[in-house]
Amino acid sequence: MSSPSPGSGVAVLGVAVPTPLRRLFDYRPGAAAPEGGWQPGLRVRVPLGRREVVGVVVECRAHSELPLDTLKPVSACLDTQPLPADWLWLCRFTARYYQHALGDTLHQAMPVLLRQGRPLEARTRERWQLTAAGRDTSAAQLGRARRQAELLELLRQHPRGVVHSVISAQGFARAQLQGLADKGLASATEEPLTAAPAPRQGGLLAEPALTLNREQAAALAALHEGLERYHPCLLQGVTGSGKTEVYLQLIEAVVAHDRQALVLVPEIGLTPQTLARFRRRFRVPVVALHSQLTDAERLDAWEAARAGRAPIVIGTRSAIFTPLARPGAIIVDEEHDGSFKQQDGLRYHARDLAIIRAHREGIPVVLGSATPSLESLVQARAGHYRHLQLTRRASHHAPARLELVDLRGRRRQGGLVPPVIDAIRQALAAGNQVLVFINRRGFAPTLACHACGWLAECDHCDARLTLHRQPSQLTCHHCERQRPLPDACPDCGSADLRPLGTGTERSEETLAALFPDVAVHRIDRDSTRRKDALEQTLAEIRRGEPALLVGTQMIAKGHHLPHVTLVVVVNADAGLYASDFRALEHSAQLLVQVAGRAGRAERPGRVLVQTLHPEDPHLRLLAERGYEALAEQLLEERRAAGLPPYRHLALLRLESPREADATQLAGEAAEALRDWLASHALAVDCLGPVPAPMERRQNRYHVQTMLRSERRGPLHDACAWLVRWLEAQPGARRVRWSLDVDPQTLS
DNA sequence: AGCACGCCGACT
DNA sequence: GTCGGCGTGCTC
Repeated sequence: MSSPSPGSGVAVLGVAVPTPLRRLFDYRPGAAAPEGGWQPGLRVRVPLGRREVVGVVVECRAHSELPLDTLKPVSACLDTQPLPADWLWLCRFTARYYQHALGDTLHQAMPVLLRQGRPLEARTRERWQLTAAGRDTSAAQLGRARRQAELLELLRQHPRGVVHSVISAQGFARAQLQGLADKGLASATEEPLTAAPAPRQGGLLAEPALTLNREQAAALAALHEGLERYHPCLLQGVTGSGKTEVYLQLIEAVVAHDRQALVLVPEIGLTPQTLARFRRRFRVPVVALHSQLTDAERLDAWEAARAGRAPIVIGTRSAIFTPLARPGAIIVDEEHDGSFKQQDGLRYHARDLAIIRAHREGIPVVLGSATPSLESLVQARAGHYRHLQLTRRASHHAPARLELVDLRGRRRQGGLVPPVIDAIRQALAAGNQVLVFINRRGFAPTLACHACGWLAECDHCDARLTLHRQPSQLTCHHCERQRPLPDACPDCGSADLRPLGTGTERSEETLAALFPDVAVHRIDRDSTRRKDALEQTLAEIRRGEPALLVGTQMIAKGHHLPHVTLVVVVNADAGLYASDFRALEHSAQLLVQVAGRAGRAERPGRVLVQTLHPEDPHLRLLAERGYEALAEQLLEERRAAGLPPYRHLALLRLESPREADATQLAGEAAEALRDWLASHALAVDCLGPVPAPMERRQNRYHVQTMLRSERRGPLHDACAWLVRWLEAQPGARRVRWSLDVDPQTLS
């Protein structure tokens, strides 16, 4: 990028426009130059084809490859100063790394209102106060101006001022304020609407920090050492070891240095409880970027962060693109969580971008987890990340061990075998709560004909339909299509149709029948669809009455359930033999996380894990020696198989309504790529094409080709070449394709 | 991605 | 005779 001295000699602007096209468009500056001259980061309104769009100036150049008179002029410049340089840098890096169009990347990283061309400025409000003269004036002195006298008294009662909206809500008119102002008795100041700087009196903390144990104190001390530089840390702490307290005290130090902290949490982790904990602790504003914000609120939050008025910003994946005026630290909580990777369009990984961003800004970054990703473990082991460990729980109980329960040859009720049902009965009788974990929502995974073996399948996907009872219907969990329940088997006409397997609804039903005196709460995507339903249920559960909690991973992640002493995993096998190479890692992380729900308060906990494979070596390793030992084993297997984190992957996904179109293009792409790799002697493998694990989804056929390399450099070059090749293919039109760099799953 | 243009089928 | 289906091409 060349950007000569702002404004002078700029004949051409390279503008990123919101299209999937991976290139800039050149424009003539026109008459719209902003006060400070042309600079990268300025938003402009430009003509594109037959419409006008909002783009971002990326390059200011003296020349274009196109004849100058063919260029269109910029219609307007929308900013007086460029969007933040750190933000622009991160977006450019992201676009390059993930092979995504820069225009589209910038577009996605901007709040909606900025995309639409709205100015970036703090919304303000007027705060009215009495002047010194006003304070010395009595209401009686205002004579017949009765309303002005009342207003004077109102302002007198609020020495720190009253905002205009409150004044007008009290029924006062602008004229009355103006009257006082004209007499020199009152005056107004403009202040930002959001995230006003908090009063510093009484210090930063609204409530005292907790006392740290030795390990927490050591971790915090290590973090304090690296406050002024890039300092990546893996904070590995078992459930209940107090990672959050370490985050809070790190943030305290960051904010005390007048810097900002950015906290990323998993999609499911931005709960009112989490937020409340941060907000209770600090006297400064905590800006949360959650899904319920309006566009205006989101813009305000972005602006407050950019301007430095938001000392603490907390959000999910996309919050990594929040600009910060004075970045001080980035924290990624539950760094192993899959929701940090975007699964469509711009497929970025927020945790990886957090590392990159921290490196660029020269600030510490903390990746926290009880069950770190194998990627992060390897980095820590190689000494690239500092490895901080918290092994002690606040309660005196050791973390609950996983007890494997053999499912084979035993009668099951709602998926549960008799000894497990007995354990549930005992826990409830002792006045405790029980969590039953099933990773399948609905009543049963499918419906089967007992006469001929027919299974309910989706017409549009290679998948079984899930049986639901509330309401009663068959649903495809891949395309959301719904079908009514058949009365008889469509193949043989038999009426003997039976649910096959157990989902949350069925388990709830069975448990309610087995334990009629105990409340059963079901927590899954279906039961929490209604707004606030989850919060209400959790509030009920926190009251502590004996209860059964049936749920999917929604319940396993993040929530504090202090009254649960028994956790039951209905079936641990799904993840053990899945084809995806990360399935074992993810299911181990989930199991440990679920187990962590047991016995957090003063009571010890038990975790019963039902399985058809109690001898499975991975499962036994996890149960007997814990996550670390299993991770060690999995790393060995990944190394032997040439898989991440020892090799890097990129996945080219292609989909089309016509199978032949996708297959043909995938084949041609792979062939062309192999030729190119060979002629450049690049150490990149190209594997495939092969049909995707679920080939047909929503009546579209999915094919994929994998690129693999020991080093990122050649892989990146190969990806860049492949994308350019595909873009140049006229035949690629009928096929939707996308490149997934560092894919999280191969499906 | 939008948004046009363009060339073939069933309808006010 | 038109309205409209989505194939093809372009956007500085």
